[in-house]
Amino acid sequence: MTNPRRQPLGERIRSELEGRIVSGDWPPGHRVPPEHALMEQYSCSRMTVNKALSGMAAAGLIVRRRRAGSFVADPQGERAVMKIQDFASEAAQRGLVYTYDILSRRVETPDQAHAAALGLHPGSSIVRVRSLHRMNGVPSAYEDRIISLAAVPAAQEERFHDAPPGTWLLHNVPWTEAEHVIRARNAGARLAAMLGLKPAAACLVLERRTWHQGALVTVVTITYPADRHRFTGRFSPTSGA
Amino acid sequence: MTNPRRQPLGERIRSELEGRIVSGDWPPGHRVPPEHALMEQYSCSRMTVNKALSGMAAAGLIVRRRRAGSFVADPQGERAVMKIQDFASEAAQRGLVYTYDILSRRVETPDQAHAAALGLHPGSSIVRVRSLHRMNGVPSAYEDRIISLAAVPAAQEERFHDAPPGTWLLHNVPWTEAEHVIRARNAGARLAAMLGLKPAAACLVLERRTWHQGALVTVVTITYPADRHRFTGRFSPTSGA
DNA sequence: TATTGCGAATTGTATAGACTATTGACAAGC
DNA sequence: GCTTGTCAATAGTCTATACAATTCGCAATA
Repeated sequence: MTNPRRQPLGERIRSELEGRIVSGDWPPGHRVPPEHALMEQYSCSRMTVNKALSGMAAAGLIVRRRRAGSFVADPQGERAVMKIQDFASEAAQRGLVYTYDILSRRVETPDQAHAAALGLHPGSSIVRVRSLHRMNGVPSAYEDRIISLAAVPAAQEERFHDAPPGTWLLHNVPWTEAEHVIRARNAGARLAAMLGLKPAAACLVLERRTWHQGALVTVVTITYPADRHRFTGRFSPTSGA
Repeated sequence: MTNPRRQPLGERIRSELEGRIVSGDWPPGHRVPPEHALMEQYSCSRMTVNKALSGMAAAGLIVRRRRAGSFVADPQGERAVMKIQDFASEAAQRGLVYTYDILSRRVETPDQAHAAALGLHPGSSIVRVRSLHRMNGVPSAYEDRIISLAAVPAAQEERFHDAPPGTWLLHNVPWTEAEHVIRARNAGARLAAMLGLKPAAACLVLERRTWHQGALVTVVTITYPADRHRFTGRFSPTSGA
């Protein structure tokens, strides 16, 4: 089989498997077909399949166990700075009661300048949602998010009564790339009041943009009181991080 | 050659090469022997060498170029949050003039409580260095660092006249693991004065601990004015980050 | 019932070889 | 000096096969 292989077969296998994982088609714990099955499916040698799967294991996407098979890995990890965060699961880990309020929700069409800044097509619509997250009733973060309706049509009708926007997106929309910026700022009067802070208290701000195959999905700014949040990470020179 | 291989040969190759890189024996840009040379050196097949080198390339430790060879990668990268940062190289990238002042330097022996908190053996000594970093003359960060003399004996005599502590460590001491915490705080009066800020201005704080094979090397707290610094990162679910 | 032992499924590692793709270096020619 | 073409070094990918290591699940046994 001498394919006109513009993309190497191994990479194709890997990207197809990764697609099922990042799309949620194969949830954490789902079993990946064993090597010999993929061998037949792609009519290639075992080494080729093995290299693809080994790479995914090294990247932490799957876990492989002899005799048992390969399984989609749990996405949770210690490198919290780099992970998409979810308030509900974070609260569960820390034994807190999580609640949230949707402060506002509007469908808007940004003007040209804003659309360009966001990387949206001119005239495309977004949903803008502002919300307040609480742990044990105490305000712990203010979130200002826009969601591209072009990328996420379902957001048109969603009112976020059952899950906050971040969680809803995480469970309903796949993403392939993200970028974040962490910075600090002083709280303004309104923000301070909302979060129960003294005016000018320091806040940690996380801005994150998420794409799915090149198309912007969401842009979010989350503001945390400095005394109630921190980002931690652990890494080594060989981990690729 | 049926070795009594408790460690697979491929892993041995990789860890030996990584050792030379993280130890600084092979600096960035240094050429790694070509595959056929490693093949002979370890008397193994090319696939084995190739898998080791490919893995290192995927992890970003080396860069491979056809016909040219494999080279130790520059440690700098876009995923700035996760990288060990170096003021001098950051300034060079941004076209700024970097200077620094050593504010104080002392050899101390932390009391038991502090030593335990740092993960040091009781009674072991450290060097504590406070410094101020400037870009184009403007204070851009305050650094408070301790260096374990057990892990870095050379720090006993070093006065950091030629390079600031972070840069000096980066070039003289290998590390294998690091942990960081990013948080925000309001500047106190003294810090505000030092950085040329209004009192209570928000600051971004990076705390980083670095180890070499389990032994603590250094602990550093760097405080940045909120208006002069941010951490950025870009990642995807498949990158292992 | 509980334990032990064994076979088979699955991944881990390695060999030896083949062909392809890229590109640095040098030589030939303008 | 400058450009162009060729060669060869080097990495990229893949095949086909082999044996090792781990461990799940079942059967035999106490």
